[in-house]
Amino acid sequence: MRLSQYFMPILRDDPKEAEIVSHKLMLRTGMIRQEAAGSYSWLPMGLKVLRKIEQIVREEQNRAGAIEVLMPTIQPADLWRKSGRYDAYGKEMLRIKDRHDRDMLFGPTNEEMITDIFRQGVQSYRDLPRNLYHIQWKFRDEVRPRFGVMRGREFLMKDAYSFDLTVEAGKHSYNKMFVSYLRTYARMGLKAIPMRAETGPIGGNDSHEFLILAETGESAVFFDADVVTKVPDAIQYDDVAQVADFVGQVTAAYAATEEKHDANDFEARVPEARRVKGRGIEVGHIFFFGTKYSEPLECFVQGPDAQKVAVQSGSYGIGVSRLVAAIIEASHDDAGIIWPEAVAPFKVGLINLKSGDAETDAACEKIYGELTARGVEVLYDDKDDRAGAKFAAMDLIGLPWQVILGPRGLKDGVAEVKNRATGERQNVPLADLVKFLG
RNA sequence: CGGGGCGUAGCGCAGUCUGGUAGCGCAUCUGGUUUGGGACCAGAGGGUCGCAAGUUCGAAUCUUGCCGCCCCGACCA
Repeated sequence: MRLSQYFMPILRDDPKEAEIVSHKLMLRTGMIRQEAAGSYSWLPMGLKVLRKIEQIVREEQNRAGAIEVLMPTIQPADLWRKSGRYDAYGKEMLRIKDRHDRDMLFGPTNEEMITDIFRQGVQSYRDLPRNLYHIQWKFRDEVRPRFGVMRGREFLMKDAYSFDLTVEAGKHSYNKMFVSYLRTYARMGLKAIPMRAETGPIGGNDSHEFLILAETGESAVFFDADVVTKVPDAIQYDDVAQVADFVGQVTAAYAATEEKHDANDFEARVPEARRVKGRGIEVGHIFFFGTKYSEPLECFVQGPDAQKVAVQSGSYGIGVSRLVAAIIEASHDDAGIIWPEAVAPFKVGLINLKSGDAETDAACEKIYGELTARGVEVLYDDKDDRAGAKFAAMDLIGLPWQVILGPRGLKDGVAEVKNRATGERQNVPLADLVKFLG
């Protein structure tokens, strides 16, 4: 993409409404624009990141055996009246009437609908287990949205719902999601720590939330520095014992948010040198319900003995749009964002230090063409700005690699390649650039 | 929902107390000099001062009502 033809409205100063660093940087780099409290337009660069995160989530859900569906944002109220939650949900639910004066709502979650879909499609235990998920915009009319997309009212969320015949099978479904979450975050360059969580109003038997460390995190966290978050390559999702064993290893380490924190237990179980206290942002939450929802919602299948059995269910959420902000919170410096390569809007920022100079232009065009042809996403700053302004802007938007090309380097047939994360620079012969960055 | 604050040019702000017809910095445009870490000079464009009603010869400024947004708390993916 040529910057001269892109839409990336950069702001030099922090907008006053932004409090935390991710919100400031998302506004300054032109990733988002606020439309109302807690409601944002995603501009080109923000959308690219959002899509990359979404795709990683999707791939890892699929890998773990979940099946994608897509449910509507607007739901009929009747479904919620049946579950009793239409009245219980309160003002957070945005209620709408259609032209026929029917009660509708903008979905804050999809348990009712997915259960209905599942009931209609599955009658026999032979069709279990199943795990259905979708990635969809949700709306919760929070009293006070804040921190940009970190806590918006409209947000993109992946939610999955598992259905099993037995408790043991349900636990395996839960464990698979547990593992897939660790893989998902790791692919985004994040270290997410699973912590035993309150099941809260949603209830259930077992629950973990996944937090990534960031100074601006909403909850204090306490954990063992040795906690494992890397999934072994060899893990097989179908291997019940192996998956359970791995989850057991991970959850054996002490890790708790302040609500669940027990200082005595922490000190007893973790040697002082490994006790870490910090703050975390919740980027995922998984629940195993057992039959807590399936019984009242009459989600039954016919078992081997021809009797009705309530299914064992679980639900699994990842805040996709929140992750965009969370990654920035976890990965930035004074100059701007530092994108992990897997979610970066572009892999390479190509800086033409002397736009208008025939030789420099030609050299940049050649590199741009070669990298693009190779499938490398390049943002080419071909604008007629001064070098300093280009450097500052490129650091701000935080692409993993910068290729800096001007007459000085061109004389020796080299470009300067800068790694945004480490700040390391090296001169790379023009002929080797594609190999270096490909 | 309780408490506090703010709406003036794309962004950040001054002007409001004490009414006289809108200004600064950045950004943008033009010309020139510059050119490897947010250049300089000269010139220019851009605002129904959140909306509405009222007071007044005259309202960004005073009064009333409404709307929007932000912060703290409670709540939360």
